[in-house]
Order: sequence, then C-alpha cells, then structure tokens
Amino acid sequence: MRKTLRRTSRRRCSYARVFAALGDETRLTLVAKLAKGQPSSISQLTEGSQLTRQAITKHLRVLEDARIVRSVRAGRESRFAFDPEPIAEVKDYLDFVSEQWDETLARLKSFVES
Amino acid sequence: MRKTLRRTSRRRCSYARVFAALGDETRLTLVAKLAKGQPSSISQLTEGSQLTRQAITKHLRVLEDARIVRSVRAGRESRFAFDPEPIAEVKDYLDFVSEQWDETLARLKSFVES
DNA sequence: ATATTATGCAACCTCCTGGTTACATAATAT
DNA sequence: ATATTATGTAACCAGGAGGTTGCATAATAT
Repeated sequence: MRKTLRRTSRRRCSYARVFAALGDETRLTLVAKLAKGQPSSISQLTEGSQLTRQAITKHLRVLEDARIVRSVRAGRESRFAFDPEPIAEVKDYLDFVSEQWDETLARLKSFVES
Repeated sequence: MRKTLRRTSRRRCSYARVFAALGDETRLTLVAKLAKGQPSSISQLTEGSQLTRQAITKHLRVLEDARIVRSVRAGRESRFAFDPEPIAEVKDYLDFVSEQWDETLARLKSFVES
C-alpha cells in the first residue's frame, strides 16, 4: 500500500531525473560516500577525487536537483547529506516494472500452454 | 546470498550505464511498453510516439547496450524484448546503498545517545 | 516483376554535459 | 588586521546526446 502511494506520487519525468542523476560514475561514488558516512562538505567530498572542486560541485547540484542529497550551509562550508526517499521511490518503480514483466511472462506462458 | 553475488558481479561503471539508460523519459516509456507487453518491432514501438523511427532506434540501442532489452532479427523486422536482469541488479545495488544508509543512521543515533 | 514495408546507415544540427581556469567573496584562524 | 580556507560564480571548451533528413537495402505482399 505504501509502495503504491509512493509510486503514483511521482511521474515518469521525475523518475527519469533521478535515474539520470545516478547515471554517472562520479555521482554514484558521491552517493555511496554520503550513504555510507556522515554529511560532508564539498572539500571533503573532493578529496580523493581527480576532479576539481568545481566539477564535484556541479555533480552535487545534479544530485540535489534530483533530491538525492540535501545541502545545508554551516558556517563557511555547505554540508551535503543523503536523502533516501527518491531512491526508495525509483526502487518501487523498478519493482513495478518487474512485476509487469512477471505478469507478461505468465500470460505468454498460459498462451503457449492453451 | 543471491543478492550479494549479483551485486558484486557488476561494477559501478556498469550500474552507471544502466541508470543512464533509464534516465530518459522516452526510454522509460519504451521499457514500460516492453515490460508490459509482447516483444515488439521498431515500427510498433514508434507508433504513438512523436519521434521518428530513427530516433526510437537510437534509444533502443542505448537500452540494448545496457542489456535492458535484447533484439532478435525476425524476417524483415527486428523484435525487441525486455530483459529483467540488469534492472534486478541495479535494484539490488540500490538496496545495498539504502542498507548502508540505515547503518549510518543507526551509528549516528547511538553516537548521539552515548 | 513490382510495390510496399521494415530496417540500416550516414551526415548533419543544436543543445547539454562534464570538465576546466580564473576571479570574487564569506567565514574562520592566527 | 591578515592570512587561510571553503565556497560561489562565470566564461569557456570539447565531445556526446538526442533529434532530424535522405538514401540504400532486405523481406514480404500483390
């Protein structure tokens, strides 16, 4: 029930945005870092990357537009934190697609058997 | 166990490719059609879309590169079918990320409480 | 044999993406 | 006060994405 509510609350356009945000290795790495650890500043998130701080910032904005992360200004640094909701939503959507496929398979199977 | 196997079988690069393929409304629509219905030809998949057949073909190639669909030539038409595996894999990956986040939350909570 | 249908392939165009460098400003540390 | 650190903003660039048109070819229908 919760699942259905969550699924229908978003449109395909919005799912596409979230998927697109996840469709980049650098951003997947950022998401992994943030899901695994504390909220972090841009400088912290840039450490260990080959990219410039500005590049990382742009990636973070993409993730923020998709609501996958939130940013809060804290003094001179802006801390980014993971938000699990959009990912939960696209997971539900993928479940929905998989279910549709299972039903399709069942239909094809019963068609063959008849 | 199966989940873990599946998850570790793919790298972040590969997940990114699948997410990127899903990160477009037109392609999400194609995936929905194919998961919901029979394998279909390019012409069939173009029907109802505003785009040209060639544009749809390009989108199908992107989905095919991500292994989300397979194509089989049948006479003069090439039929595309849904393949559930890559989507199952990225779903597992998202589960993994969510779990990491849950653990992080638990850690933060116990830190606050201590 | 010929017309029709389904597809493949290539060239081209525009806009977006992912990256850079350079400079400005805000907050903190000394 | 001054230096340092963290970030914001802007201009710029190369390449890729998403779309088109045009033409060639393979398979089927008449």
